[in-house]
Amino acid sequence: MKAADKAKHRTDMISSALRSAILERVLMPGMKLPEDSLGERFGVSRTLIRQSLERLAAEGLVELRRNKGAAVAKPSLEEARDLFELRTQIEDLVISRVIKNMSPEILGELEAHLAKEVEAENASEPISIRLATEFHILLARLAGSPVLLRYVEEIGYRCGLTLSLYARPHSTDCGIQEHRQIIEALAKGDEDAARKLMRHHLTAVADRALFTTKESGPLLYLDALEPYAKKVRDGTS
Amino acid sequence: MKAADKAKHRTDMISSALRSAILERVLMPGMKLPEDSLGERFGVSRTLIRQSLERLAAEGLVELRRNKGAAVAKPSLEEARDLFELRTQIEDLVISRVIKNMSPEILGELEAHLAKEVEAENASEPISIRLATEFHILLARLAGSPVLLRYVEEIGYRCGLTLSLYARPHSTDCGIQEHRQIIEALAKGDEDAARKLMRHHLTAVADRALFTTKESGPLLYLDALEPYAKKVRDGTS
DNA sequence: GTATAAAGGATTGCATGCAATTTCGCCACA
DNA sequence: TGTGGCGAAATTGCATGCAATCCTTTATAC
Repeated sequence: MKAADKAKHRTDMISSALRSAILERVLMPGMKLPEDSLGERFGVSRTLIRQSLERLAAEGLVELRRNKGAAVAKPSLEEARDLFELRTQIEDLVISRVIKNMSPEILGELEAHLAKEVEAENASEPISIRLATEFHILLARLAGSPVLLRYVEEIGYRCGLTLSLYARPHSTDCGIQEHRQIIEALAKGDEDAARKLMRHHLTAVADRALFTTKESGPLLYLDALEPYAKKVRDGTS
Repeated sequence: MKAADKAKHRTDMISSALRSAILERVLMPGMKLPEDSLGERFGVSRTLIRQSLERLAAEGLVELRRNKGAAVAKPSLEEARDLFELRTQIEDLVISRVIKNMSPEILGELEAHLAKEVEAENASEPISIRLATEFHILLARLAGSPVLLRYVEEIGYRCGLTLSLYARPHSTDCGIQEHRQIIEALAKGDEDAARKLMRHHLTAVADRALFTTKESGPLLYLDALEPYAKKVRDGTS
């Protein structure tokens, strides 16, 4: 047994790398993802790429059309609305569970995350987007249900993808402010306030995003993937 | 382009066959699912079996331990409780969406399904279990959200699997009765009643199931799979 | 000049082969 | 009888090859 017996395997690393690349808008919706090119970049055979793509397809980040290959998913406005609506309802469940579990440690975790968000406020946009998504995922983890966590992750990722299609570059500070208010309500144990704030937060995000119809031509090349692939090739998780 | 250009492909057929076999208790929790035995039975190579198993693993019906192969998932009591609790909350969302969409056609579909359940009341147990699950899935479809539908399907299947672990042979009539009451409340447009009935229905199912600790030795053989495999080999969907 | 058709190249679908890992049976030994 | 370890068989992890499908480009007819 090797030191630290690496828990994840190559398929996981590749899926994660691709997921990050999608969420950080390096791979834009509609881009084709040919197995060969990806395999070459990641230094593995098509087999593993295929597995990864199928996994991402199951999460809704990639579309897999038969005999026609994979492409970054390009959700329609209708799908996007469905997604955001469901998101508000699901995260409503998260809030009411988290509030039942509140404890000093949990509060600490939430505040630590908020601090990271504040710190990165002026960092690059992809990073602040990622941190904003991870705030919701952290909440879901604290809700204590593995299945619920998976759903929140999936919906969160897909919403992130959607935003890269429809949203204009977003200003993060309002988001951070809203996160802070939610944490405060949770700390006070005020469930109604927390739920209302979360609903408001999410509909705000959706509204900011979903009413700009931004049509984008389908970009095509993968060179920007290089840094993500390198990490996987080198095992530098 | 062939006549009727079959919409599903072999991987889908195999996953469906395995899923049915699991839900109909032909493959019991804990049973090993070796790739080449399955491949032989279904008349395909390990590649497709692998894909199918991974898909089922993503749904939580199969556990996939590294270098150790696949087995029908065997949820712990704790996971089971989590699942059932989430189920009641998610299906609560379903009800409030369906009631907003109610129309004569929808009512018709629900009643048609109920009729099927009544008709099969004395049929074999696997069939009545399947129909009971499909009632919930039908409701989810009528809710109009593809993502929500997927989640209800997944949770429903996993609950079905759980029941085959922990529940004693169940009497179906009470379930049918409860389904009927839910439909009536929906027909009347009484959202509160419908939600309350659904919550009651689901907690009843969970309670009937989750407090008998039935330990089962891990059964091992796949011969009972034969009819499912034959359908796939023959293309008889 | 447009439209249709055919050929060639690119890409996926699936099976198979080989190496690595695990599992199981067997035997030695306490 | 029970336990530890060793080797063979079974099983998975991954790469590669071939056939089938799709896409593009070129050529030909109208």
